[in-house]
Amino acid sequence: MAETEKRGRSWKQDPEAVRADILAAARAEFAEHGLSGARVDRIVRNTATSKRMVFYYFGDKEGLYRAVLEEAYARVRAQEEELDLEGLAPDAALRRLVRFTFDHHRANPDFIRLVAIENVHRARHLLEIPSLAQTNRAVIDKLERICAAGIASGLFRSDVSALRLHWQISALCFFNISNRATFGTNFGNALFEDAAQDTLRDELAEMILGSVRAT
Amino acid sequence: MAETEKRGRSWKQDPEAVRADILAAARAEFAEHGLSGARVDRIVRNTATSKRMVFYYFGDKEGLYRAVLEEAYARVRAQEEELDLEGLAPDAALRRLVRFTFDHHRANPDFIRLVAIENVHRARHLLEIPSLAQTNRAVIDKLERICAAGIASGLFRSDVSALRLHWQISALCFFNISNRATFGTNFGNALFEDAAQDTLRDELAEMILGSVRAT
DNA sequence: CCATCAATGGACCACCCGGTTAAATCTGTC
DNA sequence: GACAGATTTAACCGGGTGGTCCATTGATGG
Repeated sequence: MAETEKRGRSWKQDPEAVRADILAAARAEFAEHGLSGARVDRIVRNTATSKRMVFYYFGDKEGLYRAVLEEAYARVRAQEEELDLEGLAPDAALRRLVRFTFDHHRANPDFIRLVAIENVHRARHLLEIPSLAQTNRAVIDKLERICAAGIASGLFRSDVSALRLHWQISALCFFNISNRATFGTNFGNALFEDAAQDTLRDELAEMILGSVRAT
Repeated sequence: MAETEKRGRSWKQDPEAVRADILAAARAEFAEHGLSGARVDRIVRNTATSKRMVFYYFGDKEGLYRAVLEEAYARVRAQEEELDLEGLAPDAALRRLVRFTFDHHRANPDFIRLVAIENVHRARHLLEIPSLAQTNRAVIDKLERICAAGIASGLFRSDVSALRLHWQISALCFFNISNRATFGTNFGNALFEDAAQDTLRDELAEMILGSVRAT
């Protein structure tokens, strides 16, 4: 939605563009300020449309927030789909998955912030969003295939768990973004320099690899 | 501050108790709803005092929030001081530290929530709190001593880093609480049952141990 | 026992903010 | 080309919220 002359009494109808315009501005606002900190007026100001439209298309502030959350998860799913692990050895596949997750989260801090914010709300709104089971299943499936192959080849311990593995990968990659501010303030920003992040990423991958490898 | 008959026209002066009363209610409110989601009126309602007192003692809402944050960190420091690692072998000390951190965060979800909230605010308010450098130094010092001893004894790799180790421990233990809601919603709550948490804790400790041990 | 100041309560206020109203303009269709 | 429904605008509103005023009561000390 560009600056398509919304001013004046004359305008063109374009529901899809207006919806997308609002959604984009809302994503930025909610990621920056949280649900209660976000201001509808501020969202509208970053839009080529009017306040009325927000409520016309999304019902209320919380509906808009839910839409933002849903779209954010959908985006992530789309990006994850592009990751191809077929044909890789189990350890190589796992390594690539960890690195991908690390880089992905680093490249999408707004998504991390939205999830952190939603956790403050005890995932109350996430619960009301269907279409997520599917998304989530995909990640676990990927890991389960890796685990099965790893165990079968004797490369991995026989008690590795896809769910726990996902938990570990998420924890490390998520924290790296979500807690950067307080960690940096408390302990300095050395670990967040570009070079240090690359090293960190590889170390984390090896740490996780080490925890699944058969002894 | 108990229900000391604040009603009526007669009352006793007790600044310390009033301050503490407000602070406790504020901690709960901020941890639950965040800075912008918190309501001063709601804080006061959970108090034996009046709204006027909040502003009398803390200036404004943000001042109160800062006080809560500062006190929360001070509490944590106090608890960490009780952890005694002297006399333990480096690996045993590290294992105890990891388990302690895991249990501690689990037992203090409000602190985790406050830190997560402060991260959403990009640690803006944390910056204005002195008295933190000291707190933080203590944790790193503990780890540095463990690392030095571990390297000296040949038990640890020679390139282990206290800061990075702290990062890893924090990431795993913090995520366990901070993201419980969304992780549970997305992937089920199996990992958060008491028994599973105990297993998880020990596995994390071993994972970290594994990552520092000399090959 | 009086003066002074700190501490306190309760009513009050101005503004911010999510949400609404009413009317105008667009667009597809017969 | 006129009708109907969808889309959009600008002005508006009422309650919630952070913050304040003023008067009153406790403590302190000379």
